[in-house]
Amino acid sequence: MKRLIVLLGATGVGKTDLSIRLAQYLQCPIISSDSRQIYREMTIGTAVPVPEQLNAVQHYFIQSRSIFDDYTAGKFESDAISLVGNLFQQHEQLLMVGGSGLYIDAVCRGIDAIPATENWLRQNIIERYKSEGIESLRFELKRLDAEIYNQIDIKNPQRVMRALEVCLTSGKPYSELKQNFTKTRNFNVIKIGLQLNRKELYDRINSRIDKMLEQGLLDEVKHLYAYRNVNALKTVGYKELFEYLDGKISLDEAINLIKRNTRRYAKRQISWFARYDDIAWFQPDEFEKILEFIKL
RNA sequence: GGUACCAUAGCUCAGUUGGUAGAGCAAAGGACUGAAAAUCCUUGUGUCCCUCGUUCGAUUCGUGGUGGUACCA
Repeated sequence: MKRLIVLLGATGVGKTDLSIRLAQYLQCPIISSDSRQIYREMTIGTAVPVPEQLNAVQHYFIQSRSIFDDYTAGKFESDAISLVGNLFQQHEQLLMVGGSGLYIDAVCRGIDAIPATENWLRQNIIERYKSEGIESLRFELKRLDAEIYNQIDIKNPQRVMRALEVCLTSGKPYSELKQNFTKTRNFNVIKIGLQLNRKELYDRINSRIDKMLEQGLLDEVKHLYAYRNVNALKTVGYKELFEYLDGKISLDEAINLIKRNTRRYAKRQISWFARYDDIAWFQPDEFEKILEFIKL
């Protein structure tokens, strides 16, 4: 059976550098599973692979979409599965690299087929949330689908709004559609996780952000300022600098917030990956050990 | 040098009419099925600066130190 090798880990741990070496060894392209590097308008702040790396190995889903596309995990699943199907015609194994847990899940086990929702409906629900508050949305959700109401995190407005949105567009209870069903893929998945001790990871994150600023992150953000409300720009490194451009915080404050929020993001990724028992963990400098593992 | 005020959690501070203390931020842990770099949840014992005294009992009151801030010289 064909193999999809998935390289994952927290932001800044060193996935990109290692992925190039691995892809060259395996002589295969790289499929990105990063929910932000997929947007072409963002470069510095998302730490996209540098041009030499992109030239050295064929990459997919790197800056291939626009921030105006309303991209989602569901679209990523279908895009990635069809791409992987094509690529496996020429390759025995493929390398997927990225830190977006939900995107990785979408490819490895799939997410349930749920009808696409209308944008106006979501906007409508958001408006209701703002004017009527969460309690009103909860009440309606409980009436439409008591089962999902008991399942989801009712304290999380985004979850409540999503559940309501699905019930209203599909005309069915969300709980009927959300089966948590693991799809069988026609390829094997091998997960390789990269980890570093917390101190070292945080040091790397902090210095990477200093580098981004030297490379001109602020200019990149200035060019995107007009589009700050699009979902893709609700991103660490961008949202803080928008606040600075608004004059709400100083540049130093913005930089410190970017560092703090990136550390928190890394922690959330660590939590997400920790619940899986099918990840083989390595240090980012253990290239040889990873090769040994892959050969098995 | 004098006077006044301050000294409590990693930081900023609140508080105890004397019965050993609590917020915000930071931090840590967690959840997660189409916004996911998003969104949400949980977690607060620290010589209450030191000394001596008063007291059954002092972080709280008093004396004396030490450090800081302000004003006056």
